[in-house]
Amino acid sequence: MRMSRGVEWVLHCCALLAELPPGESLSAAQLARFFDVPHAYLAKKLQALSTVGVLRTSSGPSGGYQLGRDANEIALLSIIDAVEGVGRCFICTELRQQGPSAVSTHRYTTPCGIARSMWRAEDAWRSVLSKTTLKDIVRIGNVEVPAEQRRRAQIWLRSEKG
Amino acid sequence: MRMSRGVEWVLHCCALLAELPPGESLSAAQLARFFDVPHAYLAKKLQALSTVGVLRTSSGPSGGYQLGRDANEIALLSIIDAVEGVGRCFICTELRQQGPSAVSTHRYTTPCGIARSMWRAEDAWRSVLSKTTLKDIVRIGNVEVPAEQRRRAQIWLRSEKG
DNA sequence: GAATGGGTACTCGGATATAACTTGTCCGAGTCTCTTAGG
DNA sequence: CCTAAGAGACTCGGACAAGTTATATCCGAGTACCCATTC
Repeated sequence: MRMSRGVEWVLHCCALLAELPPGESLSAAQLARFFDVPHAYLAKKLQALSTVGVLRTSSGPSGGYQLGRDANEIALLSIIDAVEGVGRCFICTELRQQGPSAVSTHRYTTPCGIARSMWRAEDAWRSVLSKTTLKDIVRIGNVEVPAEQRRRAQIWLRSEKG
Repeated sequence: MRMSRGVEWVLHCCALLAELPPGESLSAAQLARFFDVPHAYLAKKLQALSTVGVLRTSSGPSGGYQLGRDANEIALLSIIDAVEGVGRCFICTELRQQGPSAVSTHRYTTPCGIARSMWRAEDAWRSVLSKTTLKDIVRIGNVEVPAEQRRRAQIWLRSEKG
């Protein structure tokens, strides 16, 4: 169970977009250059985010991506669900209904106990991610990211806009 | 992020082994027949469990798998880690150290804030799974599994031993 | 000088190849059991 | 009748293919901007 690499990319992209002045946007190509990742594949992932409204797109020159709503309204879970799909990690194929001991289907009212246990763990995971927002990420960054890096990022953004 | 199908298989296998009379064992082939899954592939997964001590193997005729320790000492997390690998789901490639804003490596003391947020969610997931044991699964089964199915399973076990 | 029309260049979005991993299969080494021969 | 040796068959364990998903890429549709032309 490894998470897609694209998840890391879009999380960083969203964090960067969250620090952008209101109204400004960055194109997929610019984001790809900033993080040094293949831009076409990154665009495919960002596209998924715009579909669900986490990001908002604008076409044409000086277009690009910006946050679809306030940073404190965007939970990490929304981003991950958009990129990875909303399905559960653990899939129950009703194994208990196969083999020599199975009885008729309608006898199984509650979901499989194993599946419920696994899903309870997933719920805990999703709960944490739903409570963590982009705003939290930015707040952490404001404290921990080296000032030098923040300054360089600002310079880079200026040069892109120039 | 989808979990391997083999996880479901081995969880059901462990649950079945947990209800076996002490000292008895079931071979991979028998378990595969019981759940109607490819036995060679199942054996590959069970093998991983015996490596870490969750299961104990015995060779030769009337050999097979049995629990390596008491059912209440086997957490679901142990099983999943053995089958899926112990690595984290979210992998941080230190994206912040790439691109035009990166500064020298030694300036990054704490792990990336995004990674820490993701790992906090994983920890919640692992916490639930580490607190759920095979004994809990058996307990749930004793209440919820139809009596008819339990009876059939007993009959099947007898016929296999015969 | 202002407005308008068109061209251009940039954007996103979806369809298309490649790589990695999960899934599935096979065969070989080892071991317990059963049989059988001998004492 | 008991013991022991050997053959046999069953077990697990690791090496070997096929299908599916993630990764990476390309090209087309659409849009805003810029410039030239016209009024």
